[in-house]
Amino acid sequence: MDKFSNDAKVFKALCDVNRLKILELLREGEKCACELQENVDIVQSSLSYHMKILVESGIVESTHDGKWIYYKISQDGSDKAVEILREITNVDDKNKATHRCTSKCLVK
Amino acid sequence: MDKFSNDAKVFKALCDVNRLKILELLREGEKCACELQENVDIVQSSLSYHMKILVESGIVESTHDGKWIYYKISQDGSDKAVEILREITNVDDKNKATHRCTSKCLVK
DNA sequence: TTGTTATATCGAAATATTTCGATGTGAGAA
DNA sequence: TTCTCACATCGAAATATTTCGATATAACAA
Repeated sequence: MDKFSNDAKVFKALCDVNRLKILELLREGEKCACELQENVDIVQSSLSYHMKILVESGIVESTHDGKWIYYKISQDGSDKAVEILREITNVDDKNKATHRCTSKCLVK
Repeated sequence: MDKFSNDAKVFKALCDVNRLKILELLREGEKCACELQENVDIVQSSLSYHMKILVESGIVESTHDGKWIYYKISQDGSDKAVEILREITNVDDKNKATHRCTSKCLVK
């Protein structure tokens, strides 16, 4: 199952409404954590938790500047995510041999 | 938060290793549940649970044929998922006004 | 009808994720 | 150094997801 763990990690970053809200904010441009904090309805430690997940997925990247951290959407990470999504949903036409069960499932 | 629920649903379908494994199997072409069952390490009721999530996300579609159900990757659903992913990670360049905090976070 | 097969649903347990408050760390200001 | 601010980490509670076994439903065969 480890083969899929990395893909799962990328999509896990995208399946929480708070993280989607954060991404929406970051679409406006780079923002510091405190600015995100203002616009999201969770406490500081929770925001920190979500930012870690977003950064580890590669979709968001961070820059440290003194005591602040600025976050922005990573073009590279986003492109990779799109690429993964395309890949995992891409039907390999060469192998498209559909079998049909008759009377009793043939597979068993 | 309801604005993001549908997007979250699509990505939720993709963040479980069993469902990713199932998608990989479906990339070979349409398959009946019993064939999927053979290749995945969960009991029947669990497979049924996962298939429901995949179908409800739109990424997989099902066809009923007598007592069998055939599943395949939905081209339309996959394209929509890719589109959503592009959209939520697309930085709006027009608004790209980055602000920097100085001395004390300006946002607060 | 009765039996068998394929799939769905339910309830409970196991597991994972999210949340918060408290506290830790590290940077810069005083 | 000491204080404050920004952010991270920890532990515990709350919540959500996943799993299984038991049972239900529906289709077809006998």
